[in-house]
Amino acid sequence: MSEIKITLPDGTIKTVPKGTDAYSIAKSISEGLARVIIAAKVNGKVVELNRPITEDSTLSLLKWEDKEGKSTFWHSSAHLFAEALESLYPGVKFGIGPSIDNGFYYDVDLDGKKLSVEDLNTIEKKMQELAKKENQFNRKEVSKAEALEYFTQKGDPYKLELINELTDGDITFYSQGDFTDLCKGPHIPHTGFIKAIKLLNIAGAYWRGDEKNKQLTRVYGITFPKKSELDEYLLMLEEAKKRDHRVLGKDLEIFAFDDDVGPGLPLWLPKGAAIIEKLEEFAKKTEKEAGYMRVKSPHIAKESMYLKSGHLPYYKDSMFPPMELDGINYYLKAMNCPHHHKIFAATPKSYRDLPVRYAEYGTCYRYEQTGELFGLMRVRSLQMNDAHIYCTKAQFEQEFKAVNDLYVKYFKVFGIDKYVMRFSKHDPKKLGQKYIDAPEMWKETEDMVRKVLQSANIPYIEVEDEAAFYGPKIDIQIWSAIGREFTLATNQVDFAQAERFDLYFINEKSEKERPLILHRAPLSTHERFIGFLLEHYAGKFPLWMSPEQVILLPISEKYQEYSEKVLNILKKHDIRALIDDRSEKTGKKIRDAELKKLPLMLIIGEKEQGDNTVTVRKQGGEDLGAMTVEAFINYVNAEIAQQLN
RNA sequence: GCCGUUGUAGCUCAGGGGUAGAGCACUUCCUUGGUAAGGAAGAGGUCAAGGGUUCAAAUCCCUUCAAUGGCUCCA
Repeated sequence: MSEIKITLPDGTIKTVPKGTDAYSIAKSISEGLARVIIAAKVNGKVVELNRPITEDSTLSLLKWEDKEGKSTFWHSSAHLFAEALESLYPGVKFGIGPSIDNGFYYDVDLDGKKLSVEDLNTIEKKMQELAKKENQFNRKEVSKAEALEYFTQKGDPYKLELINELTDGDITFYSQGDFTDLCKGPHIPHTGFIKAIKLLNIAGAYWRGDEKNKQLTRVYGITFPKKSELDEYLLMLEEAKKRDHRVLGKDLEIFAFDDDVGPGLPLWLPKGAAIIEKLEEFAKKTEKEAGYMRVKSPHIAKESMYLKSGHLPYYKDSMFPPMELDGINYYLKAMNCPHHHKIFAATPKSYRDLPVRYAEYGTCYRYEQTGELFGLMRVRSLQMNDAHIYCTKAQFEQEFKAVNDLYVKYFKVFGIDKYVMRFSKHDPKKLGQKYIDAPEMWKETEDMVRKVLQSANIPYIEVEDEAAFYGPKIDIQIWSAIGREFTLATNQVDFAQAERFDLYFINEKSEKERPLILHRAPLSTHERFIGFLLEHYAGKFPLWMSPEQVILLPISEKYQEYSEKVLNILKKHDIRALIDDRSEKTGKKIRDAELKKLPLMLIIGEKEQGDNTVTVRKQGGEDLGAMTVEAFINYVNAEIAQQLN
C-alpha cells in the first residue's frame, strides 16, 4: 500500500498509509486529543474525521474551541434539530439550516402549524434524547437523479429547488439516525458531542430571503459540548441586555418615545440633550480646525430639487409623503446634500476657493418601515454629523485622506476599536441601473479610495455592489450590545451630483470645471451615535460629555449650606453638578449616584466643612481623598482636557 | 411591509370572568448617619385603544395602535 505525507501545523511530518483518516492520525498522537476533536482541516478544507486522506496533505485537527470547529458543531446541531422536528412533526419541509456566528437556525415549512414556546421545549427535549443516541453522521455521495428522486418521494419542494441548482457529481447527503438531509457537510462524528441545547427564538423568514416567496418558520438555537458553557452564554445574553441602549436610555433618562409623537421619533430628555450639546461642541470645534464652514438649511424643499438630485425616483418610498402647498409638492428632507449643493451654487467659485467644506448638523426625516425601527439606532427623525466637501480631482486624495484621519481621531477619543471599515464598490453589470453610468469615473475613484486606505494602513474589507448610486463609499460597521450590525459612519465619493446640479468652479484656464464631492458623517447621527455610545460606555459617559458630572453628598443636613456654597462655585466654573439633599445615609446616596452612573461624588461632612475641602470618590469606588475646591476644579479640567486630547 | 411574541403603577414584573397586587422609585414623618440599600406611613392604575360575547370583561373573541425577536429594506 502506498504511503502519503501528512504535515501538521507545527511542521511535523507524519508518514501514513494512503486512505488513513484524520481520527486515526489524532489517535496516534494521543487518545486525549482524539476524544476532543470534532473535525479536521485537510489542505485548508474542513472535512469530517473519518474521511480517508488520499494524498500528501496538511492537516489540522479542529476542536470545539476553533472557529471552524464551532461552525461544524452548530451545523450538525441544525441537523439534530431537523431530526427532532421531523420525528415530532412528520411531513415537515425543510429550507436551509446553516450555522451562524452564535449557533444555528433552520428554516422550516410546517404547513400552517405555528410553533409556540412550549413547542420549543418539546423539541429541545427530543433533541436531547436523540443526541444521547450518539448517532453517527454518515456521508453519502449521490447522483443528481438519486437526490431528486429522494426528495420527490419525501415531497420537499425546497430541497428539490436547491438540488436543481447543483451540478451532478457534486451532491452529498448526510444521515444521522432516521434523518437524511441534502448537505455538503462536514459534520461532527456523532450527535453525542452535543450536550447542551437551547432553542432561542422563532421568527418568520422568506424562502431564499426574497419577500415575494413564501415565509417559512425560522428557529434559532445554540448548542454546546458542556452545560456550563450554555449557562455562561445565557448569562452573557442577560448582561448584554442590560447594556442595551434602549434599557440604559430609559434608566438614565436620556431619551423616550411616546405614542402621541410617533414611532421612530425620539424625544431627547434634558440629559440626552446635554450629551448632544457637548458632542456638537466637540464636533464643531474639530471641524472648524479642519477647515469646515458651518451652513444651515431648511427642513423641507420642493419636489423639483429631489428630482434634480436623482434621489426621488430611487428613494421616494423612504421619504415622508409630500405636503402640497399652492399646487407644489414639498418634501421633508431625507438628506442634506441637495441643500448644500445649492449653497455651493449660491456664490461663484474659483479653483482658489477649493476645497470648500460645508458642515451642518442637519435634521432629516426618513420613512423607515415600521419593522425596521430599533431604539435610537434606526429612527425616522435624525440629526446628521453631515458635511460635504467640494474639491478638484487633484485635491481628492488629500481630502479623502483627511476625512479618514478625522475618523481615526474621533474613534480614538471615544475609544472605539471594534469596527470594520467596509469599502463598498459598484457592480459594473448594474451601470445605468443601480449606478450612474460612468465606468471610468468609477474605476478612477475606487482606485483612489483604495490607495488612501492602503497608504493609511487602515484595515478594511472590499465589498461588491454596495456603493451609493453616485459613487463608492466607506462605511464603518459596528455592532450593538445584542449583536446587531449597523453602519455607524460613512464616507462617500460623489461624482454624479455636481453634474446634476450644474455645480462648477472656474479653473486656472478660466474654464468651468466640475468639482468632486465627498459626503461624510464620521459621528453618524446624534441618534445612532449616542445609542452606540450608551452601549459602548455601558451608560458611563466620560466626564467631558456626562450630562451630570459631579454629585455632592452632604453627610447630614448640617453640611447642606457648605455644600451649596461648593455647588455654586462649581457651577460658576461650568461644571455640571448637583446635590443629593435627601435625608438618607451616605451609603445610600453613593449607591444611588453609582446607579445613575455619576462620574464624580463629593463627600462633604464635618472635616470638609472645617478645612474648606471636598472628598472625592470616583464612580466605581476609587477614593481620591480630600482636596480643596480649587484643586478639584483643576482636577476636573485636567481630566476633561486629557479625554479630549 | 411580512411572520411570531408582548402590552397591568414612573420602572421590573405577578395575577386573572365577580371591589387591582408586590418590590424598587416617589411624597411626608422619624432618623443626622463617613464610601453601594436606616425605619414608618402615604400617594399612585379607564389593566394600550375601540368593538363584541356575557348578568358581569383587566381576564374570552375581533380590530387598531405600539413595543419586541427575526425576515425584507437601510441614500
